[in-house]
Amino acid sequence: MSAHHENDQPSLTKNQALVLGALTGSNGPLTAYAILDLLRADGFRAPLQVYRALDKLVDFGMVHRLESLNAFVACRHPGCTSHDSAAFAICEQCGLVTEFTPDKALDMLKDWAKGEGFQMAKTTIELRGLCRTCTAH
Amino acid sequence: MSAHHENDQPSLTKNQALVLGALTGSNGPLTAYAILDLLRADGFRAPLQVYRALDKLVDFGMVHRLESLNAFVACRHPGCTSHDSAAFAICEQCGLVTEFTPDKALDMLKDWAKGEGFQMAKTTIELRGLCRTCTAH
DNA sequence: CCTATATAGTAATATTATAACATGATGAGC
DNA sequence: GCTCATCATGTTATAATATTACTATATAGG
Repeated sequence: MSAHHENDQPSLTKNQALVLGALTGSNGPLTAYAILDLLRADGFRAPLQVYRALDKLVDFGMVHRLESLNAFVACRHPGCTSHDSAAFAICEQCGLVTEFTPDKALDMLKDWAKGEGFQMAKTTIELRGLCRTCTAH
Repeated sequence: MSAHHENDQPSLTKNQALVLGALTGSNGPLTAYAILDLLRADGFRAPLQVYRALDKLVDFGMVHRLESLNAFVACRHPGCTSHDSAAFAICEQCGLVTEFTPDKALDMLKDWAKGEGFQMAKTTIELRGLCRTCTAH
């Protein structure tokens, strides 16, 4: 297996590719156990197979964990380089998840961190509410 | 039991007061099961007693849930009126949790939401990294 | 008193995540 | 090609977090 370097597309193992495929094929976030069920036909038997692949995919920046849902989404952020600072808007009605990069908000948070002497490694930003469509209805 | 109105200090039930006491007496976040263990001496027997009290306390804005820790903290934010938009910096070394109100960052997120037609009900903002003390060491 | 609502107790179970240990594949250096 | 270190995998069991379902009790308002 070739090593992963920053800015490379890491080559994925079979399990990692299967898990990523499940996520990219889904139109929304999936829990680890939902992924497990999707991949039983491919030979998956145990949660750890999913969790281990997810750990790597998150490391690679190809998948994000949604903390407030205990679920995972493939990164839809084209050309995104700062995978540790994506933000998500989650519709509580229809489940739609929209990824975006809140650069300005991140700058404000960095300012706070600087003033506080806090060395920021990762941010979790998740908005809950109603998407445009569900608001209209 | 008197009703809770916005801007009131709601009167708490016995269980709610016990759970809040456990959290204010702690110098950091507690999980629901940690709270349960602390309150066994007071007669708590089951997780649901804790979860039900936590639900109410979070409703009241007196307790926050830290999504990335599956844990809870008493609100330390004096005079805070926007309990749905607190932010937290979590030190991954020592566990210190610092609550703050990221007004500017929230404005940026509100701008994004407005442009997107997303009706924001609640935000989760959690920073992970190293606190000042741990950075120094 | 009657009833609607909120709170509470308890047992069982569902959901999410990890520990522990054995096995197999791969690549670097010799 | 062999050896070793490393990483990925498979499997079982278990831990940690959260909810469902059902019952009972209290209380405020009519």
